Amino acid sequence: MALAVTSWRDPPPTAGVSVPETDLTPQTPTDSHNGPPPPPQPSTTSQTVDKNVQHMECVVCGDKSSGKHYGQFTCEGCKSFFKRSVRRNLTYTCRGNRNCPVDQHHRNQCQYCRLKKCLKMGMRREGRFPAVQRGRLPPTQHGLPGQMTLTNGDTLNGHSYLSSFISLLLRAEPYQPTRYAQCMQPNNFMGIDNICELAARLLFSAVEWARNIPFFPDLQITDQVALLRLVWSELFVLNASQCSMPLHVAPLLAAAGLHASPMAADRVVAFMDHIRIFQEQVEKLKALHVDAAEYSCLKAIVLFTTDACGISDVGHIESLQEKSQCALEEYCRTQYPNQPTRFGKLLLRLPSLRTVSSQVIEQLFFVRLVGKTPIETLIRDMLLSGSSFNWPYMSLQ
Amino acid sequence: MALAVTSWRDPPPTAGVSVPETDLTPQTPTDSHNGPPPPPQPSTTSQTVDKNVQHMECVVCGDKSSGKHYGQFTCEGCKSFFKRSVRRNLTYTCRGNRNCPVDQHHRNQCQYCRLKKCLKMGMRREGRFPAVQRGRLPPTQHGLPGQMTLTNGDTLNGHSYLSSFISLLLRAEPYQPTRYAQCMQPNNFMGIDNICELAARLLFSAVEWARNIPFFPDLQITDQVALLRLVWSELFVLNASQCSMPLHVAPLLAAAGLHASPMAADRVVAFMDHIRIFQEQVEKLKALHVDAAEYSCLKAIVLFTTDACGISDVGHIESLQEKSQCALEEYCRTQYPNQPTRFGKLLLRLPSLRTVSSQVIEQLFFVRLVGKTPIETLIRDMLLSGSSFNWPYMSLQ
DNA sequence: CGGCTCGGGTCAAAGGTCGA
DNA sequence: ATCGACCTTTGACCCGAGCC
Repeated sequence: MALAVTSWRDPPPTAGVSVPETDLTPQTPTDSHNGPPPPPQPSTTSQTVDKNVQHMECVVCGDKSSGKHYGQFTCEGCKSFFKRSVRRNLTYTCRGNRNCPVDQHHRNQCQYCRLKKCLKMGMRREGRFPAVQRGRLPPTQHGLPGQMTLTNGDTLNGHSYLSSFISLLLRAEPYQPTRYAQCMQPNNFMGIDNICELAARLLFSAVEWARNIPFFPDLQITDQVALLRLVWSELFVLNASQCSMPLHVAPLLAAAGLHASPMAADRVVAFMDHIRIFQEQVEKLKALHVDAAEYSCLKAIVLFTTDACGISDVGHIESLQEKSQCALEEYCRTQYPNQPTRFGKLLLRLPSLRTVSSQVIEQLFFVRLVGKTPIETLIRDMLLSGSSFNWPYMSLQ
Repeated sequence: MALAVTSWRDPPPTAGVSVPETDLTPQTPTDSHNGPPPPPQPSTTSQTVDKNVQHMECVVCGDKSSGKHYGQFTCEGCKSFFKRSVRRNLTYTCRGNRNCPVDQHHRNQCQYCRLKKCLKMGMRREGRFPAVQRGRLPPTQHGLPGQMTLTNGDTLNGHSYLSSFISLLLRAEPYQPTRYAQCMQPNNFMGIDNICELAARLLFSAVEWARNIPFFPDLQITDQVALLRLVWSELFVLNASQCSMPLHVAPLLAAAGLHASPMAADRVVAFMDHIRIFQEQVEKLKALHVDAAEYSCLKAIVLFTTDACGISDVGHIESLQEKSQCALEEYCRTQYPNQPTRFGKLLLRLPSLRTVSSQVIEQLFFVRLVGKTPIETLIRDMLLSGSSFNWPYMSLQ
């Protein structure tokens, strides 16, 4: 498996251009193609037959529609495509002029244009039942053309600024780290090599993430290095927790010890103590059920610290941290309304994060991989060389 | 259209574990999930009378309730979910630790925990329309045992409760530490001896404060010692900042060095670095203009940490920290309404606090006073002897 | 007759799965 | 890895029995 940085993100690593949601005015299905009047009402029993037949075509690609999805009549394919895109905040790029044809046979040619058309035709993530739940209304009277009443919640559709900040943070996440943990869930043990490889991935993905979130790449490169040098271990713990990294003492001890001569007893004890601290922090994070958006915000808060020395513009970093914590606060308030202390609890995990010694992490997970090369050097190299970075002394398959 | 009930799948393919119905004692709706205060609770004027106005939120997930279903006020979703689960005798499994959050936005994350909470909150299948069918029911309380616990609206008058907690924290401050700083404000320099004496006072006052705040004295003495041993230096920095302790390099270096032979050059450099970190932290706190109530809350949050090892009741300490951060949040929100990020900013000072090395503080301020006696020993003695504590090797005035 | 409550049913549209 | 045919679950809304 290529840790060698092939494609971590879904779309090609070219500069992603997000599809502009705002300036797309939803069109009614009718004016888009050529369909007859919209009301798909199965209103009265009789002549519904032929009415039903139309509008059973996807407003995006013209394929057979399986019903309404995300606000419009679409086929299963466009429904799933839209779901994936929206759920994972995917961004696509168009290799052409952003006017690729989107129909049943060409819909997979260009994701960018497909998503653009989905939005243009009025597909919306919204909550459930965006419209008035018609289809049930009419039994008594269908006096008015039912299609107009459906746009109730559309006006406030736009995300708030903060949640779009979170989207950008999430989008920068390399691919689901969760995946890795699950594969060894059944058997809770994992080989040393696998553990170290996972660790390498986590470290690398932390740096890659930083390189892809908003604002961080705009910092001076010296500041970027300074920040990551200081906080890499905290990001590592957060990532380890998020992906449920297995943290069993035995293999970890082996990983730390095998490279050298047998460890002294007191050194083993000290290591076990540090491993315990690591485990504790991970457990506490898990107990909070931190979700992906929250992890991203926490990482941003951790990253934009002003504790690093030699930062050129402290005020700017401060404002970035403030923005991050503000986004997290809004997110917690809206997504976990029943947990008013959640935001505070999340922030209060951060002081403890620093109790996990970075030297110990280095010794545990990285000595086997990179020998004496200091992590700081690795991080600098990753930042400077970007995705062309190669691990020294080893190749991960 | 038939529902096409073909194969019913239990959520994950793992072996289903049925939710233990028996050992779940119904809880009252209010103490459902999170600790201290039910947040904005639109609890109307009357408290116990409960009327109909309140309880319009689902006791399971907090969503809008559509009335009573299966014995409790629930939303349509939880009603249907419970109905399906019970009707078909479905069993679920939890992928986590069976403590997943169940609220409006996450109720579909884990069926096991949702059903568990339904049962815990007192939903029962027995339903059967006529059961008692109250609603108009005569004031004579129906003798049905077990399900009558639903009424109470608010357990405690949430509003003044938190602020009175802050009052108690403030009242525990031994004496205004501010006073000491002011007297040397005009001349910004302070003698070494005075600095060390001030430091001793700060340490002593931190312990005294802890001994006088709510809940801390009720902890086991071993826990008290463990907590203070871990956090004394953080409390010290907070106190130092609050009283504007002078932190000029020259006298501090002198204080640290005079006791022994001339320091090596590199040791001096290292010390100056630590002093700089100390100064920076104090400056950042000052820049926030933290007020006395906020300092007290921050200290309580710092004190009630679960990072200390060997704590006998971690959950209790956690709840105390939660209460403290909750109080701080309410205070910030009401006292600084135009600084919505203030609460977060205050909490985010805490991780940095740990960057101030306690060894350095010890060396800087206490070596002259107590020689080799470890601070931890001092703290233990202070806690045990209370106000009759005497400083070794010296007397303060 | 009216109102109400609360079980029960319905089904559009969300979600997930997994071979291609 | 993404796609999409096919499946299950969800929950807003409806009905109606049984009560005031």
